[in-house]
Amino acid sequence: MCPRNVERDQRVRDERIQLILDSAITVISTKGFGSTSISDIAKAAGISIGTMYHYFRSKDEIFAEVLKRGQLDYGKRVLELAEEQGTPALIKLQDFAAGWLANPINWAYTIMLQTARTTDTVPLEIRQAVTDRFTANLQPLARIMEDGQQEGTIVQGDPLKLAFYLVSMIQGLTLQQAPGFEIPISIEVDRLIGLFQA
Amino acid sequence: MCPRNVERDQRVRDERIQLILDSAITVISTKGFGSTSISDIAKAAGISIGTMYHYFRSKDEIFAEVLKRGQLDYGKRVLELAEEQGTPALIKLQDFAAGWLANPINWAYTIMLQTARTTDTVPLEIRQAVTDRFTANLQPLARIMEDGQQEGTIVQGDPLKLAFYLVSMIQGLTLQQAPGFEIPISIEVDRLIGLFQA
Amino acid sequence: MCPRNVERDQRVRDERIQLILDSAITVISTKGFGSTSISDIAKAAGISIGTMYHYFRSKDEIFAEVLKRGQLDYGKRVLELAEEQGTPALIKLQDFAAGWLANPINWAYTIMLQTARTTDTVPLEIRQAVTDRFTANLQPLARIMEDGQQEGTIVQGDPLKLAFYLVSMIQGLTLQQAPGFEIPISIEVDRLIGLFQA
Amino acid sequence: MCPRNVERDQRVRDERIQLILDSAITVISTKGFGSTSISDIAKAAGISIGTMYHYFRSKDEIFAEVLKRGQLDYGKRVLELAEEQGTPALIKLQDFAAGWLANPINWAYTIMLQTARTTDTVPLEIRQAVTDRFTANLQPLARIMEDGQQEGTIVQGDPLKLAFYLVSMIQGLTLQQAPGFEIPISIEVDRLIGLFQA
DNA sequence: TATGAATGAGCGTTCATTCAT
DNA sequence: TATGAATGAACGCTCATTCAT
Repeated sequence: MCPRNVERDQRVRDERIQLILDSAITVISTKGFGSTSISDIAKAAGISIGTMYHYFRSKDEIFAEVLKRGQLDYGKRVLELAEEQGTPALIKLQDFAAGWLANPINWAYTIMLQTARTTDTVPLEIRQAVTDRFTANLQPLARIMEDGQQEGTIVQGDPLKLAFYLVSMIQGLTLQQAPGFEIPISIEVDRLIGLFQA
Repeated sequence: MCPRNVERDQRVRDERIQLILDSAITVISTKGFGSTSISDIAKAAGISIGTMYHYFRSKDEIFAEVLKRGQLDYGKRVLELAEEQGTPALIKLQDFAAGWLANPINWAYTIMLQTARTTDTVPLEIRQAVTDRFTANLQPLARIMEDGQQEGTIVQGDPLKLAFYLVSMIQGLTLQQAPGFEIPISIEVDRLIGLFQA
Repeated sequence: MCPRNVERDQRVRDERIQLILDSAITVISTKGFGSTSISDIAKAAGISIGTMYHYFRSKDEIFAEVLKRGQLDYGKRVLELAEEQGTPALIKLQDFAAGWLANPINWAYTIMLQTARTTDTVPLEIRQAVTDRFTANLQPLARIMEDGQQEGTIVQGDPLKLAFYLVSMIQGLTLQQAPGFEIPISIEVDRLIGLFQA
Repeated sequence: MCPRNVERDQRVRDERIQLILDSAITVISTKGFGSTSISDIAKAAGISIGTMYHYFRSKDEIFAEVLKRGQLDYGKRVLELAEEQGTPALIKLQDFAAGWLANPINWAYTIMLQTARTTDTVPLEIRQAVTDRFTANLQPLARIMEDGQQEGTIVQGDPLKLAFYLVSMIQGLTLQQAPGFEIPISIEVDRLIGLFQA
């Protein structure tokens, strides 16, 4: 009657999904998004192709899920940063930029973010969701900008646009940093954030 | 049967190559980089697949060549801008940014630039060449930054890094603008360049 | 933990098997034979795939069993018809034809009957059994034909062959009627049976 | 300028297509429709899978084309038969039935005809075309029936329906004859056609 | 030089079947 | 007995590349 432990099954299932997504982002950030096949991910996760399809309906769904988790995690982190009390806005921005640029996996997310909408085969609703999350994630940064403007430490102007410019710059720099490129120019985070200083 | 004229042959050859490269960038910026096949380009150019392989050894070579021409053209334009006499540095930067963002083909170049090194199959020497050209193309912008600093209109700091930051931001924004994304935030070029104002 | 009752167990087992077979023919007649998977049937029966394999060794065995039951049921019905007293042979034939053509599930059985031998993977013994049952099921119809000949209402000739021709025609018409085909010619059962009238 | 012989190319192309279609029907009639894969057909035709897709867009297109040719050839033959002068209708019907049943490939066509509409993946327009050709091909037979009725040799009734019944019966018998089934009942064509005799 | 037919490795995906729990 | 996660062979299909003409 009770041959399975439902709770444990669900836990195993969640772990498997996490394992697949982790393997996926690892492979993508190593091999590049376009060259990553389902079988690459399966191999990295140490499971069979069939099992991949047990947990995900399609390649696109895997990629969409990887991207979604990345965006949600990022959103949570940047929200916490914005709500932090007592830290000056400029310091928050520096922490943000330094944190992002320090994580070598972020260039993969950036590529995926851009690819998600470039590829025709990605369903429109997914593109929309990706874009919405991106836009939503700008809000906490805009709030930091606004706080800084009230402190008098951040330049004037629409805070949302400032956040948009900052994120774009950091994404651009992330891509420049991608493995293999080796642009021989180091990034000085404080100098970079200094551009937004009043 | 066919009277040969070496000079004319060479001209025809150059025209063919130019035609192929033009068709390539057109198709890429329409269909997206990853979805563009050799036969797509051949069809757009109105020639056969076999002929493509008379002029280029491989798909990667075509893409590398497209990218190379794009970088060289870009380099020429930005060099002319730097050497222009009598124009204030800030105006030059605004012209540069506005010109780049206005041309919808540039997001394709940006994607290709990043993809060139992401893809394992791209030979190391090509990656190196792409990176070198990218770095070289930063020099004229750095010169404009330096001029502006002497004018007192541009913020202090390593001019090359300032150029690097600016280009990264503009590349980031280019990707945000790519068709389909529709980030509902408009870009104000003067405000953006204002970040670099002293 | 579980008090066992051999008799009850057997009954549960039989019910399960019946449930699976019923679900199978339902799904097959809806989705088509070729597109019906084991998991489709399991879902329709509300049981797991694993349970399916407790009761049947393979997909082919399920299909063979579905077909077998269909043939046995059909055989019983046609035998009862033949043994019916007091009904004229022509009326019996009309009832037979009308009854068959009225049941939309029969085209699925017809397809399965033909597929059973077409598919290489079906074991020879099963093909033989299917054929044997088909031939056996012709006998009652042949008897009706013979009765009719004695009544003087059915055309002369080998009764078995007449039965064979009739069944073939009705199977052919069944397939024409299959959903989606829409052959715009209605079937008049009495006219059809009239062909066998003396 | 003229490196190819366009005319000859077209001829080669037509031959290849014919070769593929011939191989397809051969394989289908041997292995069965459902079990025939693209690679089976390619192997039988002695060409590669890629070449198959050079001539046909998809598996469905190949099957649709095989079926179409079969139907068109059949239509031509039955039309010639109907227009034949001086042959009694009954003889024509006997020739028709005997000719159809003698050709072992016809059971494959019959299966394909039925499968074409059973399978959901077959586009609606193809199903319609198949049905239309089937219905059109009934007309010549209906004409023969009508001629026979005027001769006084064929039973009364709607000639189109008589043709429909005859074709259905013959298709049914064709399936019974399919290799492997071995129904131990021989078919007597004259007896069978006799059912339609006045 | 120009062509496009031919190739085949590799892709994403399905599904009958097995088996530890 | 009951489960469903795991497997992997096989499918339809794509496309960069080759080569005889």
